[in-house]
Amino acid sequence: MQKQGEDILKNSALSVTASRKRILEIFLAADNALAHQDIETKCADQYDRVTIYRTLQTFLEKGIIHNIPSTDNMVRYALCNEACITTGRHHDNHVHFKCDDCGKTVCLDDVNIPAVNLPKCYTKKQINMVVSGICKSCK
Amino acid sequence: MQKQGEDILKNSALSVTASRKRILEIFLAADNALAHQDIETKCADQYDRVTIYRTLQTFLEKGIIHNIPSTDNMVRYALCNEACITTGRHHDNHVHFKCDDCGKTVCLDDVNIPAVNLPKCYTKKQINMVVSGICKSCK
DNA sequence: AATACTTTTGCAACAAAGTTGCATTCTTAA
DNA sequence: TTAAGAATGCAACTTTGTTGCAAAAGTATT
Repeated sequence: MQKQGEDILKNSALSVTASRKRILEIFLAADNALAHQDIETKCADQYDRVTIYRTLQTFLEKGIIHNIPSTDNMVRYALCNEACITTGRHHDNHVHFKCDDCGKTVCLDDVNIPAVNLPKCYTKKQINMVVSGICKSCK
Repeated sequence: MQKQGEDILKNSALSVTASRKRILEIFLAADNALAHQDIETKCADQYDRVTIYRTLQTFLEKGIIHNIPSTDNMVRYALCNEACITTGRHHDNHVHFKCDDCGKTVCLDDVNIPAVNLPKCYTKKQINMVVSGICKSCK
């Protein structure tokens, strides 16, 4: 696990630091998307709040994580899959699911976002789809 | 316009107050979705920040407006269409578009969210789809 | 139109979230 | 090992969002 985090950092040409490794570990261990706050509660005693902000920003820019929109002012982050990270190109076309009950947000890696046609005056670059409802653990 | 705002309030069984009318007017005049901040800059001199928060919350609960998720920590709000407001039932199945250039978010009322199949262990209640790219005014 | 009742508003005080500059510390590459 | 560059922690600050309560405004009734 530790090793895996280092590899990700090296592949993205980032220097390997304790906080980055730790935050990656947290993501690798998580089975759902994490908000800044979630990460902070897991390691604010070890690393400064500001460092966490900057680390998430860096990971986003390098395409190590992607963010998931929400209506609750809690943008969440999840690891991109292997292919994204290694190729550096995003094919982040999976659907996200947020459970109304437990509040967890997960990537449905196997569910692709269906095609949608916009009026041709719009140029689409990216699509985000978030389904909410009840997840399998909560039903 | 003023009249229209009053009607909306009455239909939703809300008391008619100056701030609510004003905020509705702002929405009626807007051609794009508005963040709390947008509304605040338009009328913070007239109404308290707290009132704006509470008014948006009330409008949401009554189904007068709906919120649009985002990855930038700026949840935006837009008027629901006539049918939503009068029937009280939401059929908010349209796609939203956010322009990467001008930053504006709009409802594409004519574009429906396409169907998506989830593994059957998930129960879906609501779907949000936000497409980003370049809007017609910016291309 | 005046009253009594209820709802909404504004204020104050606070809590949480996010940002910036700068000095110190850690990484990296030679 | 060391010099250069990058990342971190700290402090101070701004912005965003929340809560309780007294004052004001709206509503319904007579």
